[in-house]
Order: sequence, then C-alpha cells, then structure tokens
Amino acid sequence: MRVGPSQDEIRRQNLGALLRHVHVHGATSRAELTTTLGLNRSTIGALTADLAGAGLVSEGTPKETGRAGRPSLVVRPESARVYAYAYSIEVDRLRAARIGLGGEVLDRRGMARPRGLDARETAPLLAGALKEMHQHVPPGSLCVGAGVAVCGTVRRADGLVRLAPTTGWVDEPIGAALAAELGTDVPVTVGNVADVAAFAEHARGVAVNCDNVIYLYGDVGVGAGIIAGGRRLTGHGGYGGEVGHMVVVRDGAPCECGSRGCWETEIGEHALLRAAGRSDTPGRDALLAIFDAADRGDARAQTAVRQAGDWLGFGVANLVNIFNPEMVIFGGTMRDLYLAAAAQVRSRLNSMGLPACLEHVRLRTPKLGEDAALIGAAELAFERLLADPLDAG
Amino acid sequence: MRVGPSQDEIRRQNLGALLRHVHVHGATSRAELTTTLGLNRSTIGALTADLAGAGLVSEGTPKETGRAGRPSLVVRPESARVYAYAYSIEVDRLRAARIGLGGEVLDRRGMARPRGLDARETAPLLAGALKEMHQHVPPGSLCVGAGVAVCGTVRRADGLVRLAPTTGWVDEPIGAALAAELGTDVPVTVGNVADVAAFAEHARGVAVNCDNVIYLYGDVGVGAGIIAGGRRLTGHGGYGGEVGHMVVVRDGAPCECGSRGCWETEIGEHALLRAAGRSDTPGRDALLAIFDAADRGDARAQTAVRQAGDWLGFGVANLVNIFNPEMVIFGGTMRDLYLAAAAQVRSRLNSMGLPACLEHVRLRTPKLGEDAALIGAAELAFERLLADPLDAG
DNA sequence: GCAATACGTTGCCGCTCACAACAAACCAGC
DNA sequence: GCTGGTTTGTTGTGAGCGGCAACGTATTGC
Repeated sequence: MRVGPSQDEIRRQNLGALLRHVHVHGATSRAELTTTLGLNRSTIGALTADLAGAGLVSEGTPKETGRAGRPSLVVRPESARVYAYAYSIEVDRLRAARIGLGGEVLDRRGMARPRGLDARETAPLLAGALKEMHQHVPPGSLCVGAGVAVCGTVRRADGLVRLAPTTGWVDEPIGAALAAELGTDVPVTVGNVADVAAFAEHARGVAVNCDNVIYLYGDVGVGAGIIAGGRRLTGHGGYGGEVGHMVVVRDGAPCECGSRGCWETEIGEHALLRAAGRSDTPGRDALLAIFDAADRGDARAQTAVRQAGDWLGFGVANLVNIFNPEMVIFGGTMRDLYLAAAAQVRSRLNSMGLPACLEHVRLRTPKLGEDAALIGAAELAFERLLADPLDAG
Repeated sequence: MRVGPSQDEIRRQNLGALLRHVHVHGATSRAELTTTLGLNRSTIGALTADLAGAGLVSEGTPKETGRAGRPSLVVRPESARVYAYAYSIEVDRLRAARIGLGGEVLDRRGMARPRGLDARETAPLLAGALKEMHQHVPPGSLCVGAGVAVCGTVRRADGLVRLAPTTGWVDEPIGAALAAELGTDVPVTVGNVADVAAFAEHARGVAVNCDNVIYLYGDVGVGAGIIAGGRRLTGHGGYGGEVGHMVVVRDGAPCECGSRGCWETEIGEHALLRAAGRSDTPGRDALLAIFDAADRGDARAQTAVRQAGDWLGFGVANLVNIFNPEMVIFGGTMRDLYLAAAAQVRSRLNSMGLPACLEHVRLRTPKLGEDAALIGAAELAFERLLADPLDAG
C-alpha cells in the first residue's frame, strides 16, 4: 500500500527536481527555476543553498540581462567537479568515459574488445580505464557512480547479463565483477543499451516531453528501450523490451535465442547480408556497403533493403498497436535501415497499424550521436544522485 | 519537470492511501493501518477523523479481540452510503450496477442490447437504469461517479470509442453522451474492458501485489489490459493494449480492422468456429460447444482447439518477451481457450519465450467472475475519490 | 481487584513551504 | 550623478503536516 511522502521526502524530491533541471537544461536563473518548478522564491533560495553547500551546483551573476530589475543569480551544475563513469560494452570495442553533471563528456578512453572475454576478465579492463581517467580528476571532485551499457538482457536487481548475442555472454555477472573492482564507494548500475539510449533520448534528445516512446536499437540483434507513461518499462526482472525476439514468422529461420522466426532474423545484420548475397564480415561497414550498393542501383541489394524495410515496418506496426507510442526512434543499425527504406517502413506501418494508434506517432532518428549509450549509462548513475542529492553528495 | 508535493498533497495522498486500504482490504483496525501504512497512531487518528467527517468511513468497536490490551477501533468503508455506478456494454446486453465503496454490488440491472444502437441511442438506456437504481438509494448517500467498460479502443481524454468490433461502433462519443444524460454531478469515465478488468484483478483479484501483468481478454476480438511497473499502460492516446491486432501471419486472413493476419483472426471466435467447421451463431455458447466436442473426442474440434491454443501460446510468448510480465491472466473467451488447450499454450510459450522472461511468469485465470468488468468500471470512478477523498466527498 | 498490555488522545516539536516586507541590483530618463 | 521603476534575493513569520512522548482508557489474565 503506497503512502504519501513525509516532509523530508518533499525536500528530497524538490532538491532532485532542481538538480535535475540544471542537469538536463544547463545553467538556469533562479527566477526561471521559480516559475518552472512552481516553488516560491524563498524555497528555491534554500534549495540552491543546500545544493551549493554539498558542492553540486554553484551560483554566479549573469553577464547581461537586457531587462530592468535585479539580475537573477544563475545556478550552474558543477559539471567539472561532479561526475559519473560510463561504460559501453560493444561488439568489438569497449568504451569508457567520465561524464560531468550536465552531460558533458570530460574524458574518454576506448579499446578494442578481445573476443571471448567473459565478465570477470572484462571488469579489470574497465577498471583500468577508470584508474587512468582518475588521475586527471581535479581534487575535491565527487564521483556519483558508474553506469554500464550492455547489449543483452540485464537482470535489474544485480546487473547480471542473462543473454548477450553480441558478446556471447550467458549469465555473466558484469555488474558484480565491476563492483568488486571499483569498491563500495562507486555504485555500479548496469542497463541494456537500448533502455539506456532511450533514457538518454528522453532526457536530452529527440524524445524530450514524449512520455510514450519506443527506442529501437539494432546492432547484431535488435532490442527496444520503452518509455511508457514517462517511466522506463523494465518488466518484472528487468528483461522487458526484447522485441527482437518477437516472432514474426512462425517456424521461420532459427534464431540464436533458440526460437525461430524472430524479428531480428528478418531485420538484423545477418538477414541483410544474406539477402544481399554478401559475405562481408558482419558489422556496420558491411551494412552501409549494402545501402550504398542499393543506392547505386544494385538490384539484389535493393530488394534486400526493401524487404528488410518492410519487415521493419511490420514489427514497428505491431509495437505501435500494442503500446500506442507518441514516438518511435530508430537507433544503431535500425537508423541506417530506416533511412534507407523509410518508404517501405511507412507503407507497412500504415497498412498494419490501427488508425487510432497511427494518429500521433512520429518516426524519428536519434538526436544524440555515438555517445548516446555512454550518456545514457552515466544517466543511470546520475539517477541515484537525483533521487537524493544531499545523501549521495 | 516534476516537483515534489506540497504539504496538503501529503495529506491528500495519505487520506487516499487509508481510504484505498479499507476499500480494497475491507474493514481494518486502526492498529493494523498504523503498521501497514507506516504512519503514526496520531496521524492515523487524524486521517480517520477527517474521512469519518466526510462520511466516507465509520469507526466501530471490534467484537472480539482475543488479545490483551485496549481493542483497536475498526475502520469500515461506508459501503452502503458511498457508491459508484458501473456499466458494461457487451455484445448482446447492457449491464448496469451500483457498487459500494469496498466493491460490494448494491444493486444491478441488465437488459438486452438492441443491435445497431449508436452511442447517442445507448446513453438514455444507461441513464434509465441509473434512474431506476437511484430510487432505492438511501438518503444521505454519496455518488462518486460512473464508470463504463466498453469492448474497443477508447480515447482516454474524453471517452470517445474509436473502434469497437463488438458493437460496430466507430468514433462514438459514449463518454460525452452519457455525461450529458447524467449531468455534471456524476463524472463519467470510460475504459476498455480489458484495461478495466486488469485493473480490477490487480486491485482485488489474482494479480494483487503483481506489478507487471498482462490481462488478455477475448470476446469477439482480443485485447489486453497491461499493468507495467504497477501502473496501467494506456499509451499516448489511451489506445495501448490492442494486442489482438498484432499481426502473426504476414498477409494472412483479412481482419475487420483492415489489416491481415491479426492475432485475433487466429484465436478469436470466428477462427475457432471456422476451423471446427461449425456454423453456430457466434458467442460463448458456440465456443463452449466446440470445447465440449473436443472433450468428447470430435477430431475436427480437437485440432481446431489445439491449433488455436498453439496460436494463443504464440502471441503470449511474444508479449512475454516484450513485457517480461510476472503474470498473464486469461479472461473472457481466452479463459475457456486456455483451459481447453493449456498444454499447447505452455508448449508454444516454452519454445518461443526467452528463458529469462519465462522464469517468473505465471499463467492464471481471473479470480473475479462475470462482474470483473463492472467492478473495474466502478474502480475507474472510485479512483477519482481515492485521489482526493475530501474534495470528491 | 490488580498488573500488564495495547491503544486512543493530547500537546509539543521539527520540518517544509508560502507569504509579505525589506534590501539589493539593474535600467531608463533627466 | 541622481531618482524612480522594476525585478529579484533575503529574512522573518505563519500554517500545515507528521513524529513523538506522556497520559488516559479499555481489555485480558491472574
């Protein structure tokens, strides 16, 4: 039974709301915060004082106001002093970054990912990148945690990777392994790359102010980050959004998951390469080569792209009917496929989607670029701070 | 930007939490409320005093305690005095009820639904049932509103029925029409029957304490009420959960919605009747006749049931992979089909579902019986009261 | 009849935010 | 440079809420 918050929870929520605002929207005047948050001037003053005391924000005088009246103090996130570590575990590389409050990338490292490494072997590499970056951290800084974006199903409770086709991982405790490397003062949160990218696009990308969003992310497989009613849809264990394993062809082609006819067997990398009759090593370059060939008039590539686009629209239509989203975002390889076959996607969607569900749905590509996964991973860590700024500070 | 609640919102939420508890769990001692809600004795006392003052609850001394110590006062919902009207618009009948706080059905009316009636013609019938029931309402009672359960997609904003295969309605303003009949003192809320039944099962049925639930409801078509993260998934316009129009056979049999190969063309009434080679008038009796024939060894009925069960498992597996629910509930005709073909459903689900998503999913039939739609509809109206007990009281 | 137990009631406290009055900082005009 | 108008930060006060502790009250068990 849910019970209302106590007074100190009000304070926590208001501190979080203020900090979230400057985190997402950047430096903001106190006057503007007053109107946006709907709180009193005096309350905003007290909140900023608390946050400034914890070293999370700083205040300064604005340069030029242009208007009459006393200029309002500007509240800035302490981007250089308050930061999170972000990791992205991808097919052939590992990426690490130190990201400041406000979303600025302060430092970054990248390395090739040796194939066949399990979680316990990967964690030291990630920890090593952290130690390197840690040397350049100015004194008096505050680390709020680390976030990891993984391609695969992630158990919410402890960051266990249940199944990751990209890395070949099965039940790999990357969350626990990394936590053991980093110690207790750096809380680790692990998330699916699609979830995390959806989170980032919702916070500071194309999907700002959209409370019902499907972010479709493709690499080797296809997954979705789903935001329903303004909140991330995780499902019971944290495995929600595995739309790539929605079966679209009964008893179709076998999928790595053990099932048959999964959506990703029709729109994934392998499907396109096979249909286009190519034997390139899989990867983004191979895909782009197909789209390029199609552009140049290669008939086989064209039909491959059209067919994959049709299947893309097929699955999106199903999802649109089920979720009635406001926006569908195509990320990763799905972005390329969507851009190459938008007509097929639209056509299939229009013929299969319920008119009511089609009314307000917008198809978009991500606003955040390559760094979406890293920024989203950092966002996971920042969530902890925003939930209780003074405790985590 | 979300901001924390003010003090009076705390009060509202706590009043709502207390009222919700006695509404859902029935009469409860103040001592028990103290521990369940985590509030102080004095606070519980003040809250109950407020609610009793508004006539929403009453207090009494318990009959026997069996324990030492001063017996705790029991807080009862004013079931007879505080009520909502509930309607269910079904294929061949209209049902109306007056339902007391706590979920008790105080009065009910039913009538055949003449085919071909639109919303403006139906509303007076519903209003007539209300007027009849209103004559038996004891003086000093409080009506908190009316809820309507409809088979079809419902626009959340105003209760417009966009598409209802059951009644043949297209863009029928049943919410507005009924509101015009009932006047401003009876706020009307319209909901999809599956959504509403899911809501009821989540509040007081099998899905208590399950925060990720899919309630599959079948009549002529198939829809789902989805609860994700403890909240109803409505989608952007309110059309979420149209799983019956998830396409499972590309370019398959035409569906009434204009698309082809929709799930409900494989597991709906018509599909079973066709596959079993029957020409009965569609309806629950015809379905039960098929299941009965299959039980008695009719080979054609058996294969029809098995195949439909297989398709049922197919769709459920897709939904389980997408939502990672804790529970799937089979209601309406889906209950009958599930019970008749549980083996096929399970088998298909196990072969198609991701292991991680299968781990904790439970398949269940509803706990609330025929009245689920009515109780859920009333629950829609009660939500308004529970959100702000003293204002609506 | 008495002690033990559990609970309702009351008064007080700390907390939070809203509000109003005042002080400070800026702009425009003279 | 000074004055008035404007906008904002700051400060003190007040109301509302829940927690807390002391006290009164109702029941059980001896």
